[in-house]
Amino acid sequence: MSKTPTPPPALTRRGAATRARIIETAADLIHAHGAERTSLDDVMEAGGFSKSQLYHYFSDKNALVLEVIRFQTERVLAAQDPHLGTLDSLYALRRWRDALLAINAAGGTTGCPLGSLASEVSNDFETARLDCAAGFAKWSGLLELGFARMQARGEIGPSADPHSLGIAVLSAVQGGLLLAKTARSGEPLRIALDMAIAEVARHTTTGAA
Amino acid sequence: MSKTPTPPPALTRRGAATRARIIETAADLIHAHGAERTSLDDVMEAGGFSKSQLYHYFSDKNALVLEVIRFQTERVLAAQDPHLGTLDSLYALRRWRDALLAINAAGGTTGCPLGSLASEVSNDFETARLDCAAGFAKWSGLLELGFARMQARGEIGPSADPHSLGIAVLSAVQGGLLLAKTARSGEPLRIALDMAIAEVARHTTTGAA
DNA sequence: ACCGAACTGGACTTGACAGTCCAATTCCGC
DNA sequence: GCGGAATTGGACTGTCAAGTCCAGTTCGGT
Repeated sequence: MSKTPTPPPALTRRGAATRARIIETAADLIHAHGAERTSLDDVMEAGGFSKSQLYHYFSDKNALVLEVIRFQTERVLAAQDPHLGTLDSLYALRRWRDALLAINAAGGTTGCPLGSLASEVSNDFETARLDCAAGFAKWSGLLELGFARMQARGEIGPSADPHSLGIAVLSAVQGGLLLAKTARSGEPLRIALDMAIAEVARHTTTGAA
Repeated sequence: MSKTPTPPPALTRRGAATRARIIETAADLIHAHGAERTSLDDVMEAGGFSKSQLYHYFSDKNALVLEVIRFQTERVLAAQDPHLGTLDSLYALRRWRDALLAINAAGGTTGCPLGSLASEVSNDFETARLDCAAGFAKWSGLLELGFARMQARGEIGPSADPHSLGIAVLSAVQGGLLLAKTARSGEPLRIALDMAIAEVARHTTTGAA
């Protein structure tokens, strides 16, 4: 579908609530099954909406998928609060690690909601790829901010590149989550996160491991 | 589709060649578009087969997808030869890294053929998940073998765990490839691989970086 | 109280897609 | 050379799925 996603007209409170519920229902199903294997009928049945409601709020299925990407980006980042937003030390980084492992264990190793979507859409759905890339950039940007704070405080040496560290850590997260999803085991994420932390620790001025 | 994949009956040379071509054609399309967005008609048109040929060699689409997973596992590992199979030093690991970056650059950052499939199938297609997990295990097992050789030669210290290092390195690869695919940039893979190498280097007995 | 816009229900259309089936062709073993 | 199994061609069926359309209901502003 090639319609540009129309900015929604002014919604009533009731309309906004319905739209939000559609997005959340779709997000859950798409995370479990993938966008292609989630039909609009599935979303209708799971959330109790009608077809007219779907097409009242979204021009087509792709428009809904784009909203799901934005929603999952916010939800995935929010789930890492307050750890991600206040990252400023190796100690805080370890707290963030522990929180991620707990989230993954509680969620049943079904993979990263944003990462799985990014993998699925990036070769064929350009607007979706850009939105996923923006989501990853936001995520690694928050990590970068934390590493920059650590550098400003002198915990990380001046030669370290907070941008690269942010990308390295996010790579470890995504790879660990993918292997965890495939193996149905928390081990890969734990190992990947420990590598990521060791990478950051390598740049600390005390060389603490 | 719930039919168990029937082991193929004895094939003539011609039949075996056709079957292999179907698998390779399907593998290329599935890598570009994903399994769900690749129809059997797409495979037929791309490879010049008929529907009867597809169903002569494969009980259903899922059986074909399983063969594609096995094919991609072998092809992805073979593409890293000789580097992956002869890994026995930090120097060799760096040669492997360079080869992976070159492969990714040449392939156009379309993601890992095995990783993308693993992400797509792992929540809903159990046999496929197991085959992808086996593929990842084979890959990390080869890395582990290399790290075990390095440990046996004394290049890596006795407290290092080659198994964990194998998983850590593969996590970096998969995460780097996913971010590279999403960003359409080689940077994330390069950064992720350098983190992985630093992680292995951290365990070397000379502490060389 | 009424009107109109927003919201909701659900029947329907069209095309895609996996899979089935009938039949023709090819080729290898005897 | 022939027979039969393997291979190939392609029409067809049934179901799924995105999207359209008509109409009823709700609710807020006037």
